[in-house]
Amino acid sequence: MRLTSFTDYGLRVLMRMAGTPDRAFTAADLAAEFRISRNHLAKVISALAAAGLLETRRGGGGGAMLARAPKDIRLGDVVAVLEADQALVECFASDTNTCTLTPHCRLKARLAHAEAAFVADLNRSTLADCVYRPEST
Amino acid sequence: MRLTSFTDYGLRVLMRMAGTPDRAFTAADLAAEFRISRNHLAKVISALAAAGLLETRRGGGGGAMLARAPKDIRLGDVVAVLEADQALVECFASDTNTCTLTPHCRLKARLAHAEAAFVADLNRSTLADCVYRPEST
DNA sequence: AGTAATACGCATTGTAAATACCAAATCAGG
DNA sequence: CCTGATTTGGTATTTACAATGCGTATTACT
Repeated sequence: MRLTSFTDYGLRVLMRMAGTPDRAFTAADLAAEFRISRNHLAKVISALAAAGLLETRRGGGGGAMLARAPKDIRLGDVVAVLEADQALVECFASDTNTCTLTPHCRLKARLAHAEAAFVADLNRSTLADCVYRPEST
Repeated sequence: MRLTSFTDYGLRVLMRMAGTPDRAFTAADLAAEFRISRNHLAKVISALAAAGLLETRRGGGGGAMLARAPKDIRLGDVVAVLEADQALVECFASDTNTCTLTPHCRLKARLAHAEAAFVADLNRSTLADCVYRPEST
């Protein structure tokens, strides 16, 4: 069971931003701090902004910051958004599914239920529970 | 959020075997029926046997069959075994982890809890709930 | 013996994530 | 109204690893 690094990075971004609210973070800033690819991180930030979790501002002095208070951002929702295009198993992607059991399969619904349980369990926490406080401040 | 096809195939094998107990299935039989790779499936069967879920017998007339009654095989346990080497996120694989937040991260424990919730939810069902009945018998 | 099957290691392939690159759009500040 | 900094979006490339293939050894039934 795996989440993509895309999702992983998204969570790191949110936790870090919650640690220093009111600061606008550029993609370059965060990429340097996390020591990961700047370009890839830029896309993660785009996705978070598209989901309404971040507000971004372009141009000089621009950057991104949280669009809502950390306590109003539920972790499960974040994961669900960032993993939206990931099929848990092959048959969840109906267009490329080749499983011969599909017509009579009684497992699929149970897997979907478990996936929902995963998200629901995460939703018991909000970003406020996972604030990352930078080293020295 | 994704499970490997390795796990997917493992579940298919178990469901199919539960549909026709007392029959020994060879890897070739199942691969043909599912229209998937015979070699890959053989490894899945090995893993299931190593986990004590299947009994295998070599030689002519050999094959594999369930080691326990379907109602005594919990789905969450199966998934947990087959996904054992899959790290949910990078920091779960401590030897290759490069996340700079790790020392003060308050997210990891929550992710682990959610993963356990996923397995626990699946464990509400057993293989007996997911028997696959072949087309015409 | 001969045959049918698993078991296992290693090589190869294929695919998708991760990353890099580039051009365009946008904005702050002088 | 420039100019430099930044996001945005698209495409291309790289890379990692799951998936597959294959050969050999091993085991066991007939």
